[in-house]
Amino acid sequence: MSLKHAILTLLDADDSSGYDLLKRFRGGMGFFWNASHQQIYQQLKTLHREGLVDVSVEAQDSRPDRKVYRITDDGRAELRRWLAEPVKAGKINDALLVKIYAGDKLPAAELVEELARHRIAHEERLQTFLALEADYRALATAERRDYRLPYLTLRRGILGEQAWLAWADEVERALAEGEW
Amino acid sequence: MSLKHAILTLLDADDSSGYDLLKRFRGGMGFFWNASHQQIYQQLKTLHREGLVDVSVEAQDSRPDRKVYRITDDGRAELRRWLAEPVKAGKINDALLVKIYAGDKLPAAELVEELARHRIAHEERLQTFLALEADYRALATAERRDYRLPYLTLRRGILGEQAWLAWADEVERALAEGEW
DNA sequence: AAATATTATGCAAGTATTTGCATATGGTTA
DNA sequence: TAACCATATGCAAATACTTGCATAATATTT
Repeated sequence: MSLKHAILTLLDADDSSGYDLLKRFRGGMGFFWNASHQQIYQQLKTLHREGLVDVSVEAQDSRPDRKVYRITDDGRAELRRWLAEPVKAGKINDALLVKIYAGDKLPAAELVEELARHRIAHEERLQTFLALEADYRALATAERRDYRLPYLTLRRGILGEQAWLAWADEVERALAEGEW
Repeated sequence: MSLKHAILTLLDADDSSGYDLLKRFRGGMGFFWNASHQQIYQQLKTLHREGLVDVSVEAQDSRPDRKVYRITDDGRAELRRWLAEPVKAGKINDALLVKIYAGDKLPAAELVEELARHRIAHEERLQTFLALEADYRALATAERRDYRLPYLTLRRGILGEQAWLAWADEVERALAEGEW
């Protein structure tokens, strides 16, 4: 399980509240790690119990208090331990493909619609990623170096979305030509 | 959750034991849905309790008995209901990318090794998929039609793996050039 | 002859994730 | 002015998934 390590990675860069983490996941890490707010809050509680993070409450008037988490030395040690260990290949479970596989039980038009819905989401994601890439390219050389590795993960997002869209083109063509 | 529907899809095509399903998942569905044997057996038990599948025991001498599952009318109805409903976008959780994101805490050589390990797995998968594609293309036109939709899911696997490998090339080049 | 792989199924316990609910304030939109 | 969105956190219950163990026979490899 690596939600734990994804959180430790983010906390190692900056102290954050659960809500901050939620936003950071949606932003720069959202294209390769996703977690709901419930998951994040639960995980933070566990990390605190294990002594991998410290917490301090920041009172705010006119807003609920924030609980700001900071990685501990034990947390940093755990992160390094995990980083040194081989990552096992993530398994793919893609419900859309199950649907297409079984799609002969469905009117072709419905498959086309479903695909179109997903296409919109993927196109939006790609645009977001390309905008992030443009931001990166606009950085000065020295600053770019700091984001070299995150940028490589962004490239995965970009190439992945482009491949998805190329595939969707193929599928649309096949469904259009085909009375089956 | 769609392990349920992946299983119903496979059973709708052919009656199977849990072990058969395991093999079928590893084969033609393995590039988009994965499940362990424990998961499959547990799910079959649940599906049976819900009346979506029937079961009959086939005695075999010199081998353990097989429990062969068959989809029921209720099971087919549930499958159709699920197919008609929009699929929500699958979320991506890629631990390798977490590692690369945090990779500045690690010697570059270790990242390169990790990537090389994953590359081998992805190359093998691509070869498997290309072999399946060759099989498909060798079919007569009439037969090909039966596998049109599964073939489209195979294309997703192929384009996905090719994109992964293209990305890995980029990463290797970046890590090689870069003292960071 | 021994070790390993394949066929075939399952339980039990632990961990992870989802779903639904709950609370409270302030700002924006209709 | 009502509805909704953003901020901010959380519990409880249900579902899903992983890990470790267990059994038992045959076939293949070393």
